[in-house]
Amino acid sequence: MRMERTAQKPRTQLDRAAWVEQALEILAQDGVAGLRVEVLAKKLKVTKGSFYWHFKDRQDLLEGVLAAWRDSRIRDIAKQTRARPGEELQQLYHVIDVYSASRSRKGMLIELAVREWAKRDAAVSTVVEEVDTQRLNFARDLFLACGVPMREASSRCMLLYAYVFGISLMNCDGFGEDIEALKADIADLIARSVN
Amino acid sequence: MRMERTAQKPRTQLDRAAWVEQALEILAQDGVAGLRVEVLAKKLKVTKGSFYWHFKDRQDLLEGVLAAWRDSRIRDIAKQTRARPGEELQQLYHVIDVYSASRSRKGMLIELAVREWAKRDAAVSTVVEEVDTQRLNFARDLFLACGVPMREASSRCMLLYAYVFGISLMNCDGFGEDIEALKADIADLIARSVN
DNA sequence: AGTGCACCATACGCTACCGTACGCGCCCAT
DNA sequence: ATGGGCGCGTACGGTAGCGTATGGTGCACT
Repeated sequence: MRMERTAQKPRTQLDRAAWVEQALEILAQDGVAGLRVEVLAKKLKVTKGSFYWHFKDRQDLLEGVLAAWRDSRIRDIAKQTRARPGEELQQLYHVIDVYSASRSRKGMLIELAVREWAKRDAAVSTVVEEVDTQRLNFARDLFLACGVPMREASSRCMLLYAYVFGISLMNCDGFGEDIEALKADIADLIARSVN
Repeated sequence: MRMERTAQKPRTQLDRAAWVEQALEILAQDGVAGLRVEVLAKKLKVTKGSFYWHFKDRQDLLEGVLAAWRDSRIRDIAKQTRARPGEELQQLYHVIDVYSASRSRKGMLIELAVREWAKRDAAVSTVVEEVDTQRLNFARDLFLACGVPMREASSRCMLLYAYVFGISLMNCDGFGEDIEALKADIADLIARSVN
């Protein structure tokens, strides 16, 4: 009988997931352009003969990477934006903090790499839009729970995500003395309702 | 005597500037990774034999492209953020509008490509930081002229630029019904003082 | 023990691209 | 008119990477 790869089977050899995992590492470092079959194989200490057993071609890998990213993001969104009643505002601050570039540096590098990738691949763009819509909807719900009216909640959550992505590709060092304090102020500008 | 290339000389043949100009086009389309010598030469309808006359190697081209981008940006910043007294707030809205992705699409694509490039090249990162500092300083002056106190002016101008860059790599379509209206609201959130 | 399959190595052809060597025409000054 | 340099074309060697073909090895199952 054919043994399906499941979680309970301890993998002694490489499977598709292991390849994708390492591929995400490379994606963070060098972007899609740096995601080469032979380079990836070398990182896993095997040859590309192995790669072409698990994947039809490079495109197959890219699709796997994209799908893995989407799934992990959607899982993460639900986790990050679920708040106990009454703690929604605090949760908004938490979201801003989580995406702060200094913290989960690798995650943000992947995020940027995928978005750059999306600029030149319509299929990727579709997935990014899907993820963005999810994120925006959840964040908007948090604003709504804080008593912010619908339209303002929409614009504020767009501002929130645009800010966290945008700030991560700026070099603000050399501007103010205390960037962290400025970022805290910005979080207030985004999250705090002003009525 | 050696004839220097100046503006008044109509260039019948290609010079360094023409190569850099076309290189920026490719940079917008395909990023740094897509900026290949032979591809660039083909776009200019010559062979790479010509390229290696004007440039030492590919790195030389990249440095030229980066320098050209920096110069054009710094020139542009001064133009975009100079306001007649009393019209500073209006000028802030104008800056947000100018960087709106739909308008100068090519300029934003270059902007993003350079920033992605900077993630993997320290020299590029330095130049980006230089440009960012310039932009932030000019924008902060506009806020200060509007009567916003120093610290808030700093955080607001950081928010402004992080937003315009961030929004340009999101896919917001499929979120709200009227994205443009939301963007207008966001511009208010960023620019309008709330005292 | 032996068979079959999952997994991987090796070897090959092909293309794209980099950089160099060198040749050739055209324009300018003498 | 003519030599020389500028601007470009042509040809070459070299490397990196993609995809294929095919051979080898260990493990499961009988």
